[in-house]
Amino acid sequence: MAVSRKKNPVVDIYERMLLHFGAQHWWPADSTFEILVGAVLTQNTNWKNVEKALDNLKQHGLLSYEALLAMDTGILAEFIRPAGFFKVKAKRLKNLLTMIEAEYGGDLVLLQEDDLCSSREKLLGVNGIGQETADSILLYGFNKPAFVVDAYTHRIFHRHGLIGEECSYNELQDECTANLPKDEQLYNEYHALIVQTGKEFCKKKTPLCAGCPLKDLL
DNA sequence: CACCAGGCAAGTA
DNA sequence: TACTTGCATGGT
Repeated sequence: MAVSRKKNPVVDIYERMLLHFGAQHWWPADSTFEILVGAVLTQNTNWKNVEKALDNLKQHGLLSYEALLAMDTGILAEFIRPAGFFKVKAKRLKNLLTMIEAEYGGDLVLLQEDDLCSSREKLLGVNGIGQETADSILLYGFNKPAFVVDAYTHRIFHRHGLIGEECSYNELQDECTANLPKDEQLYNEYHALIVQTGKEFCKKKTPLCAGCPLKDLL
């Protein structure tokens, strides 16, 4: 057709980020279980601090379902101290393990093989697992097409006029998935690239985005 | 020194 | 329902 059609902005953002940064290949982890633990530990926390906590557990041979389930919550808190919020996070990890124990007989694979809706509901039922953490586990831990939305996604989309300030998690998630093919690998790269872009170009106090791959999006 | 990081839940009104 | 606060370390 003769009309020049604007590119879908949700797709456009992805292409620009990918061109600028390249594939991120998330989630950095040696096992599915490590991703579950990391997803809780990274709540409101810089990833570098999470790595220290994970290394603590690894070096003592304690980064396993059985070891953490058997460990006293107070002791666990000390191992994960570098990740911050260590007392609540120790409890949240315990809550997650307890749910897997009660609902799936301690078999992580059964949770993973449950359908997306059911496993998401089970995760959200755990005290300490919110939507972002649940979707991170589903997407990066279980390789399911659960689109992860975070504060950077909201900030970037809002600054480019794609959503309102008050746009909820679900609304933003729908806005993204409605404009993208339902592809787990695409969702994986999309969120990882958003985080990378946000860290470098979309801090709270940096409205000016010199060099940002999205700067002339409008 | 202040501010923020790959959030969530509980309390308040 | 819509804010506000607690959780807490470590990097910049």
